Amino acid sequence: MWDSDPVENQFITKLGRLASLSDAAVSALEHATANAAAVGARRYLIREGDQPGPLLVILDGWACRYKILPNGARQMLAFLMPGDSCDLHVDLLTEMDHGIQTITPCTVAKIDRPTIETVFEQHPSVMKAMYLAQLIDEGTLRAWITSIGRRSSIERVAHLMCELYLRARNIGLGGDMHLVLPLSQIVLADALGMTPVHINRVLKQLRLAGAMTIVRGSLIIVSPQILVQIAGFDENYLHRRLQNAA
Amino acid sequence: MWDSDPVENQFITKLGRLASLSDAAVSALEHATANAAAVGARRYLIREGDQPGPLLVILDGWACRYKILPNGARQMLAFLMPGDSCDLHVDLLTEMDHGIQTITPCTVAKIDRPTIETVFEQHPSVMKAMYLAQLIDEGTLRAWITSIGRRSSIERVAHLMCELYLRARNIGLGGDMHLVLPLSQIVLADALGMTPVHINRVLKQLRLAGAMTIVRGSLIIVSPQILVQIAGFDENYLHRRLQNAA
DNA sequence: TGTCGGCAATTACATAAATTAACATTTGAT
DNA sequence: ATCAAATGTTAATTTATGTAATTGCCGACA
Repeated sequence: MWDSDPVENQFITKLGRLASLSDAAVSALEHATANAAAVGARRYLIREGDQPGPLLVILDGWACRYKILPNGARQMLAFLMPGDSCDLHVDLLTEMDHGIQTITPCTVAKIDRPTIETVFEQHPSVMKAMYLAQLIDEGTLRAWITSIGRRSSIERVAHLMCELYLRARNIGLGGDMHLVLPLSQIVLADALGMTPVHINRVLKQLRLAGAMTIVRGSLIIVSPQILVQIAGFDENYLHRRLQNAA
Repeated sequence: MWDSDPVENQFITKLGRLASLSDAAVSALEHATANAAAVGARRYLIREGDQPGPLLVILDGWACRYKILPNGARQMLAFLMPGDSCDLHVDLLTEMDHGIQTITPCTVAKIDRPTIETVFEQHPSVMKAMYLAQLIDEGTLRAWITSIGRRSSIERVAHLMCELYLRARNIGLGGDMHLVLPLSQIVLADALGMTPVHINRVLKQLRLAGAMTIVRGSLIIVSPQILVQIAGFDENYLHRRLQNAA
């Protein structure tokens, strides 16, 4: 009703948390992302066959990175939230049908290669921050492998919710034990390697267990203790995360 | 019986394929990896709690990166072959119990941070090659997520075998449709998110299908066509890989 | 040379999850 | 405000995979 502030650039905020940025670096980043455009929901940002050129920066909204298999099945590879960036790497030996799509309406900036590289050269702190961000993303990939490979379905769902809640909280999204979660059960299923029907059953279990519930697109954590315990979320890990967030 | 050549440095060979290295860069890398040590099978190279310091380079043998869950389950996160390197990144928000262990006896070099960074500064081509290697690894992580999340168990096993065969072939390991594969069924199970019993069933299926067989620690691809077809290995992807290998 | 331990192989049985199908609810377009 | 399409919910059934237990093999080693 009342947030007339100039919209915060979550990308710069995020990089600023990873490395200290000079004013010059900040304005270079502002300049590079100045061409941000509004994109509707369910739009392709990058599709198979696109040249691995520009860096995409999500300034607002949710997007996802996914892969489609020959049989038509889809596997989510990452959820992108405000501040996150991604590109279609060289992918020498990776997947073939692999793209990025918005989930909600988004604000997206595209930075072309030469611009990025210029910024990197002139502001090594930016490169360092991007490198750290990359390492963090890689850690998230490993966490997903672990979840899908070795956690039960209820643990998996609970664990993803913990992850998303912490990430959202980190960037100032959502509130206390509450988060707008624009992910349909179909999308969750494709992220966790399950069927939508089974996701539905598991969500019911989590509701009945008094851990969490999803109401009209919002995740409500009823009991963090119960949720964390079901997820097998490591206490230390959690503490570390919450400290970082603070 | 007869390979008395000085042992090839697979790390340098690999980087050389990713970026062209000057003689000076090569000798800097040779110097940095000169302290390589022999390590027995099943030894921990990095364990939880270790400082994220040096870069580990596998010059010979197989190793793996894995995570142990609170309930004791293990998930493999990567297989490391000669030429591969890895470090325990900052892992701001990743896993807690996460380590690296040899599978076979290995030759391993440790390069400490300052040395790496010096080499990077003096030879940007090395940094570029390492960056590309990192992107490739990330692609492999995504491929694993896809496999575990959305492929059937037989597809998953077949796909991993294709991946390992191509990687081995790329570095001159193994021969034509044949590869020494020092992975027990237990290890395979932990890589693919299955049980050893089920791996055994699937290997039998693959044998009966005339696709491949594992005999005394060696993978024998009986019919590449059948194996690739079961794996749902993309033809184009395969061609690209084989071109790169050549 | 014997025996011990790890691994592969196989079976019977238990269980989690997929599949299918029906129906309810929400959302979005007109 | 109405309708169509997408999404969520539930139950019945089938299938895939895990669990547990057993056997035999081979290699390390005393």
